[in-house]
Amino acid sequence: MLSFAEENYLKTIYHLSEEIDGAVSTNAIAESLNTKAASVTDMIKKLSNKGILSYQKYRGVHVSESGKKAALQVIRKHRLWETFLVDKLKFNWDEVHEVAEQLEHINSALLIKRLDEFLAYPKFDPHGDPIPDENGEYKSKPQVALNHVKADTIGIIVSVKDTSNAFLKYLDKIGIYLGAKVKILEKVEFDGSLEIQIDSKKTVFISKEVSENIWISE
Amino acid sequence: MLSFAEENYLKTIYHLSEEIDGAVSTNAIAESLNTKAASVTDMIKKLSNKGILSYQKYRGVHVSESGKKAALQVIRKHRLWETFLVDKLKFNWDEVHEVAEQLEHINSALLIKRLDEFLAYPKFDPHGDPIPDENGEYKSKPQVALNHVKADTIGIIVSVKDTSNAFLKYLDKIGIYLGAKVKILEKVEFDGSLEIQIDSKKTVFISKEVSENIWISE
DNA sequence: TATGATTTTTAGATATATCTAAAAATATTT
DNA sequence: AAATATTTTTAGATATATCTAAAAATCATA
Repeated sequence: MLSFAEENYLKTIYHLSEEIDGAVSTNAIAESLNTKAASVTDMIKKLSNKGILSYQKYRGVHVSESGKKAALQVIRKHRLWETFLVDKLKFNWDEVHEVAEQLEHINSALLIKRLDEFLAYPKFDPHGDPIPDENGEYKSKPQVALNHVKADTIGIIVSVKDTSNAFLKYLDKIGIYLGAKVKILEKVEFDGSLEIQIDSKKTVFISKEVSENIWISE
Repeated sequence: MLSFAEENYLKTIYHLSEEIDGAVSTNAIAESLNTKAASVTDMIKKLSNKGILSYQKYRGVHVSESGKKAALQVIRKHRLWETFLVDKLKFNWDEVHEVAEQLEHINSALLIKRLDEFLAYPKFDPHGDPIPDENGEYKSKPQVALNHVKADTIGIIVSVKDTSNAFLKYLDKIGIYLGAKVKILEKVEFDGSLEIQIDSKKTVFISKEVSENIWISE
């Protein structure tokens, strides 16, 4: 049984480990969780004593097999709750994150089983991310970031990597949403900014930073 | 902002204060929460410093006006979640309590507003207890315990006071559920036990202890 | 009403999760 | 490779929520 805090560390470390190949560093974890490196070291020791992480002093951590399983269950809960909030309670996608961060720690196998059933076994959450099943299995949509595709590419927005409120509000404002059809009209070479067309209608300019966070399926 | 532990103490103390007229004693709280008197004293001090309780050493506590308001909001959340679990997720009424104990501490005004809306503004939870509104207002069904009515009385079961799993399972087993129609067939004077008929069909015997926990609306 | 029983509080510990400041190890640069 | 910079860990504090054991206050009753 993991505590609230342990689950949060595990989930964050798991996400970080997906993004890089080697070990996850203490500082990266601290930054992700808005905490201090010393606190991270303490928690890392705890989780590695529980067999959730493998850890070598000064060398960062890897998530163990049992850790991955546990992390995927927390992610499963998070994404099922986000789906519930958007599909059933009519939340906007920029309103779900904080609430799901709390709900993901509710401990009841029956609750999650019934919630999954109630939602008709969704495979992707409102941000387009896959929902792992009870065994931690999931399939991803093949995705690519907007900054990695060339002009004239057409695709559907399937995922948004930055889920901060500020970013999601910005996307709402310029008319970008999950499932929208986008076409790259022009790619400005020197700064990587893009002119894109949404749903064959509206045309907007986005910076390279923004384009890195919008992923499409071609 | 109250912590998880503070909310649990407040809710318990509020419920105890409803049952008696005077101050709520340290020991009663400790027993209710399965904790020690020393721990209760510590928490009582904290809550009275926050203006949630009024407290005189060795004299027990009273819940302040702001405490009542806060307690009713926790109770509102608990009962809305129980309603959700039974109505939407098909939980049995003996399965909801532990999960609702966790869910009641989720902090999001929007979530509760939308959940209330989603459930079509229920006025009573699956155990027949009233659900306070955003202002803490509620109306009770006029209720009486089965041991206080005389033979031949007919009523609808509106509330069950003991919500332990063991008790609810027992009720399920003998065919008693919320909303069932009951008729008192016979009242045994010397031990207070009852013979009752459920839904004009099944006849069962219940002890006085059990009858004290089953409340009907005539 | 005094004395013993019970309840409540205090004092001091423990466990979790955090922090700051200093020390140790590793990485980078000249 | 030595000096410097950065990262990570350790040592020691703090805050919350709990506990046990002993002291203090209140209650019950002979």
